[in-house]
Order: sequence, then C-alpha cells, then structure tokens
Amino acid sequence: MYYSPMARAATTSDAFNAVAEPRRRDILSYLALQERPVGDIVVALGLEQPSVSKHLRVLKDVGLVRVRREGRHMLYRVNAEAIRPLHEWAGTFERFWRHQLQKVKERAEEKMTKV
Amino acid sequence: MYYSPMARAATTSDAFNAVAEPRRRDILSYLALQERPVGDIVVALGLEQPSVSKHLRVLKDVGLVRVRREGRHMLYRVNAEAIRPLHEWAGTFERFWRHQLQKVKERAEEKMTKV
DNA sequence: TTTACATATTCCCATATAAGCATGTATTAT
DNA sequence: ATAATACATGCTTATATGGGAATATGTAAA
Repeated sequence: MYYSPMARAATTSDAFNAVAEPRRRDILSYLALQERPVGDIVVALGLEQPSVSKHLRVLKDVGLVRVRREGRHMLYRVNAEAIRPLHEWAGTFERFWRHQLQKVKERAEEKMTKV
Repeated sequence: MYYSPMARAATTSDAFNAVAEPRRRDILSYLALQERPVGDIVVALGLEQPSVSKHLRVLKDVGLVRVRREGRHMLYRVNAEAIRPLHEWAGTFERFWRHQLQKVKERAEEKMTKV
C-alpha cells in the first residue's frame, strides 16, 4: 500500500473541523435562535445562496444541523447536542486558565498591599 | 485588483482552525499537565519530530502555547487563556442542548405516567 | 403545463495544508 | 575545533477546500 497524504482533515470529519470556518459558526449562531429557511440565512448573513447551501451541507454531514422540508422551503435548525464535545474538550482546560487568572490577581493584590 | 479565493482559512488564522487538527489537540492535552520539551511530545504521541515542531509552530502562532528555552531544550506549555474563546462560543449553545435533554426527559416521564 | 420560486449540485481554480525526507541551526559535550 | 544532541525549516506532493458562475432539482402557483 502506498503513501496517501491526508493534507488536512475533511471539514466533514468532525464538529471541530466543521466550525473552523467562521461563516459556519455565523450560520449556527443565527440558527440557534430559531429554525430558518436557507433564504433567511442568505439575507441575514449577506452570503451567496450556493455558498450557504454548501455550508449547510457540511453542518448537516457532521450532525450540527437538522433539516425538514416545508413546501418549497428547507427549514434548518441547530442540533446543539453536537456542539457539546467541543465545549467539553475546551472545558478540560478551564481550571488552567482560572489558575492563570488567579496568579494575575494575586500579583495585583500583592502590589496593592505593598503601597 | 483580481479575485483571490481563500480556499480555506489558514490554520494560524485563529484558535478554531488551529485545534481542528486532532494531533494539535493531542499535543495541547499532553501539555496541559505540564511544560514539556519537544522530544517528550514526540515520544508520548509517537509522531515524527518535524511534524511535532510544525504543529507547535501553528499553536504558537495563534497563542495556544508559549515556549522558553532551557539549554538545548525548548519547553512548551499551554496558554489556556487562548482556549477560552472556543469554550465560550460553544457555551452559548449550552442552554439549547439542556433544553433538548429536558424535552427528552419529559417525554420519558410522560410515558411512565401513562403506563 | 408553463412559470416562478427555493434550494442543491457541478465545474473550475487558486490556496493551504500535513506528512515524508533532507538539511539548517543552536547549544552542550568531548 | 569537532561531534553529538535537540529542534526548526525547506521542499515536494496528493488532497481538500471555498467562492464564483452556471445549471439541475423540486415544489407551488398561474
């Protein structure tokens, strides 16, 4: 078997790769409030329709959004559950940034008492 | 000026793009515990040394890690503060997945009382 | 059945990898 | 000064975009 370079993981490989694209984060934030048809996203974010459809495809492939049809409209909504892994991974570092802030605070207080 | 397509945002454009690569998340998790030289990461994660150096370069460029030299060793450590934006963005969806879980729970309880 | 509307898909192309391999650069040891 | 150690960087290559433009698909309205 020959060498096959995985230049960069596919955007559809997981939620991390999918949300790396800023427009996709914008779309998710917009959809967070409420289920919406594609056209609304196009107008709200000022993007081209094909571009929005492609981004939605990626989001759907990784389970970050769900769709249902209503007449000519495709109503997309966020599947928040799929964002949890991201939140939890980042959360494993929470105690470290708290610790860093604590040290900054301590130094500030030390400076105050010295005055 | 001509059209210049940004095929995909640079891995160094922000923390979101930097952590999209699984190996870089592995490196961050490994460094979370403690400051480490490059060689330790190579051994611990079983990657090629140039590969680790390049990943560290990306992480450093977006401020996810800091370095200091100690003799021949370059000691890398996590800058947890840079992971916060990620945690906070994902956190804006927390109430939605809680809400989803709540509905699942309610349906389950409804089913129980019906029996 | 045309027509209009809403969305999805295809094709093209410049760009940015990530891994492998080779080589350059510090810094310490001999 | 030379060798060895620890990293960083450069080069090549196959791959996966994301935007633009055009076109296809699906549904409802006339």
